[in-house]
Amino acid sequence: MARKRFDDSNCSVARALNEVGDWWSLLIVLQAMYGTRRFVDFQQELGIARNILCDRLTRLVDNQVLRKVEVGEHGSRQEYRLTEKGRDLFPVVIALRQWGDKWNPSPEGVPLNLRDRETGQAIRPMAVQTEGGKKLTVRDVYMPEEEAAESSGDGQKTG
Amino acid sequence: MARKRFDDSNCSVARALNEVGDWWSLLIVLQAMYGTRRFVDFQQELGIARNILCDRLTRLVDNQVLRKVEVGEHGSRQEYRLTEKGRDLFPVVIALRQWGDKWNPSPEGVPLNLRDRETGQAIRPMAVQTEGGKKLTVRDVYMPEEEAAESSGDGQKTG
DNA sequence: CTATTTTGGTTTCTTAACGCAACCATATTG
DNA sequence: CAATATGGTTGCGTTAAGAAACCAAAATAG
Repeated sequence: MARKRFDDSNCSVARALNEVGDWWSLLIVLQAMYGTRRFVDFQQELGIARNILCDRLTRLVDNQVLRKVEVGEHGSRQEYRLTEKGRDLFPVVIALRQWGDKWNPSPEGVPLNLRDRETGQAIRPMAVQTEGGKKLTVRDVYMPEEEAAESSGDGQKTG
Repeated sequence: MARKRFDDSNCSVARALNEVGDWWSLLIVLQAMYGTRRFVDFQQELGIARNILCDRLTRLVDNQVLRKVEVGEHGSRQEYRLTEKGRDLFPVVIALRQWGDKWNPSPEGVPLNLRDRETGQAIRPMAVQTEGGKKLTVRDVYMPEEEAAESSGDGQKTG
């Protein structure tokens, strides 16, 4: 049956992974953030099979992460652009990038360094913080008990 | 051939996805952050098939996201605990959680609210910021050209 | 000490997803 | 009209996921 789904899970991480948790979706979103918009460009830059790309783009559009825009005179060309929901994955992608750079350094030793277009400043490491700005690790947080109990296990036991 | 790998990609997002980019790994890490340590507990709380769980745990241990700890008298019991590398996925998980809560609200309307154990404060939304603290969107950043060109497309063309 | 349960797996089998390559239709270019 | 670019779809073989059964060692119950 492959691929369990978690649409009804009370865990938002599980629900998020439903939409961008497969091998390709997040890379497509990343590529879109780099500016790629065309089917063929995604295909060539990612080296993804066309049918898979087609499937993922459709799904991302269905999930409103991307939107399909007709361009050109007679609508024969489309572009896939990030929606606000898609652009909102920026912190996820950056967090993942920083984790990758820290723990699996590039074999070429040159991590991609994004910078603020305006000031040229580098990006600060992503951190989990309280409202007050205090940095938190996993061990610093707790979860109300009754919520913890059904965090991500309910989707399975009831289905 | 299924599942392309990106070990040699110069894109750290792609490399990160190699380790935690499948359907289960990040959920396992999440569950570990909730305090789960035992094989059977992971299995029951996630509803994952045992062979898949076994495979993922092994892989996460291989990738040093988890470490396997012998507990009990005669070493018949193991625990899987997060390493520092694993705990360092906290920002990724939180970013994903916040995205899920924002764009795919819980069907039960009760997003899990993590709080600082010490102060009781809620977690601030994750944001990409410059060193100076300025919040950045996708559109605010740029990437040096020569780096962008080979961001995530090289792993395929050469392999 | 034996029977049962817990724990941490492995094996088998079916089904779904992936990847490749070929094919296709429309629109542009020459 | 031929060639090419674009955005797909179709077929087919391979691989990975999922369910359930099986297994062995250790803990627990009686």
